[in-house]
Amino acid sequence: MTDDSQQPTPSEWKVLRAVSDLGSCSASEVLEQLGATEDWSMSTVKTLLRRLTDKGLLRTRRVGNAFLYTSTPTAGRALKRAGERLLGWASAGTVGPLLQHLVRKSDLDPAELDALRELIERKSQESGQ
Amino acid sequence: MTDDSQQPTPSEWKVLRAVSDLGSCSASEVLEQLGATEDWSMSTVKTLLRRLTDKGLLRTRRVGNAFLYTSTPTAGRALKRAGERLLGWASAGTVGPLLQHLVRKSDLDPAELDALRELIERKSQESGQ
DNA sequence: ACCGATCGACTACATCTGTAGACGGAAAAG
DNA sequence: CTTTTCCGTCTACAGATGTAGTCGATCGGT
Repeated sequence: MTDDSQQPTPSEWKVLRAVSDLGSCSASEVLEQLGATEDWSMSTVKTLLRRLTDKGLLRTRRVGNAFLYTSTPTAGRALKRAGERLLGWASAGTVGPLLQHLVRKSDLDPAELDALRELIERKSQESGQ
Repeated sequence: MTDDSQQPTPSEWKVLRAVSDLGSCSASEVLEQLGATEDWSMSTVKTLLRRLTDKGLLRTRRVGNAFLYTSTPTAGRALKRAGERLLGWASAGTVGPLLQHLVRKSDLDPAELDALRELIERKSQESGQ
């Protein structure tokens, strides 16, 4: 049973994603980045950043009196585990439709579409003989 | 902004999935079904069933003094929304890998694999011109 | 008609989550 | 060197979640 104690909460995911997108950033940059979608106070963002750091999903580097936040490899793994968990919630027969829905909703570039198609073909091969 | 107020919590998902798998079942059947994975008391299961019913994800039918629970169409939609939410958490460039991971982890039957492949090909077509 | 086995309703409560104010120290500005 | 401005830390607290006990109604058996 994969340790779930460090799974981000929904709010934390938003912050984590912002940090991942920004690369290496300060708390205020995160707030600004999220400003478009969320209406959070600086305090809120800071709390979430701290909780994410406690969970080991973000790493901090001191620069002057401020921090720069970066996402850790653990964060990537957490996303995959969240995905696996989602699959676990799908009842028999709904996994396929769920995946189709996800593919439809996400806009992948041609290369990614190709990679996915190949993966599926490989899978068909295996199961098909 | 899709109304999240009826999104199941992780524990609720497990119960919801059990009900969906069983089709139409009593609380004790759910407990039994989950017994393999979870170690919950009957009370816990009942509480979760009630909360799911309150959220409109389960419907009840009285039979004698007991209830039979069935999942509603809303439950299916909730799964899709949970999936969309997951996509939203993926930072730039990680959506493709995430989807690959999901496809790898789920074991789909040939028909489902085919449906997925076709969908992807169709998508490639669109974006490719 | 009575008794035990069940069942759902109500209640409980510790913990986690969402959201943020207050505060003291350090950096930057003047 | 002082004032202003940021920043991280600590504290707070209402609401959601995980987990379960108790109790009165009911069903099934005798």
